[in-house]
Amino acid sequence: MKNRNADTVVVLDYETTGLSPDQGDRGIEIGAVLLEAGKVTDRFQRLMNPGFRVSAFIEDYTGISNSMLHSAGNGESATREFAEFIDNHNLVAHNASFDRRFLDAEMQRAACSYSGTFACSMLAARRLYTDAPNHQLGTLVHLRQLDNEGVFHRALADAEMTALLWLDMLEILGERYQLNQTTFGTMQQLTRTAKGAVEKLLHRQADVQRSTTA
DNA sequence: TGCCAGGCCCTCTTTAGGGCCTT
Repeated sequence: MKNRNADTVVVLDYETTGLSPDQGDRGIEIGAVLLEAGKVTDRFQRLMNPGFRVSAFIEDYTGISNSMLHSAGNGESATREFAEFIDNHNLVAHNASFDRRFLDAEMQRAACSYSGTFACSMLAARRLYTDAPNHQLGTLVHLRQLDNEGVFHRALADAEMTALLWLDMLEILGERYQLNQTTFGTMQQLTRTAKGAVEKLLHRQADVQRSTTA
C-alpha cells in the first residue's frame, strides 16, 4: 500500500434517491475531486442508474431526470471506478455520515472497498464559522464568497465547493491559530472536540507545532 | 414541500428531547 499523504484528500458528494440506503435508497450520482497540496488535481463524476424511477422531488432537487438516469451505467461499475479514484486517500464530505452510509452501501454492492477515513466539513464548519446563520454548504459558500458557478445539488459541483470550503478552513487555522501545517488528523480532532474546548485545542496544537519546528 | 434515517450537537441534559444537515 502507498503511504497515505495527510495533505491529500478525496472530497466527495453523492446525489441519491433519498436519505437512507437501509430503506432502499441508491446513489444516482457521485462527484469527487482529488485535493493535493491545496489544489484540485483530478475530478470524478458518474451518473448511476438506480434501477427504478426517482421521485419528482429528487428530479427537481438535483436536476437529474429519469431520462438522464435511463441512459446511465449501473452503480456497481461506477463504484468500482470510484474505488480506484479514491485509491488509499482519506475522504472529506459535507455531513460525512450521510455520504459514508451511501458509499459503504454502494461499495458493498460492488464488492469493493476503500481504506481511508472520513472527516466532516460540516462538523468542522460548526467549530470555525460560529457566526454563520446555518452550516448548509450553500450558505457557507456564499458567506465566505467562495468561487462557484451557481450550480448546487449536483455531485461534482458540490464536491468542488466542499473542497474550497475545506481549503478556506485550513486557511483560517493558519491565520487565526498559526497552525500552518494542518493535517487531516488535526481536522478530525477538531470535529471531535466539544465546541467550548476548540480554542484550547487549536492553541495547544499550534504550540506543539512551534516546538517541533523550532 | 418534505416525510422516511442516522449521527452529531446543544441544553431548559446525562434516567432526554429536539434541532441541524445530508437527498
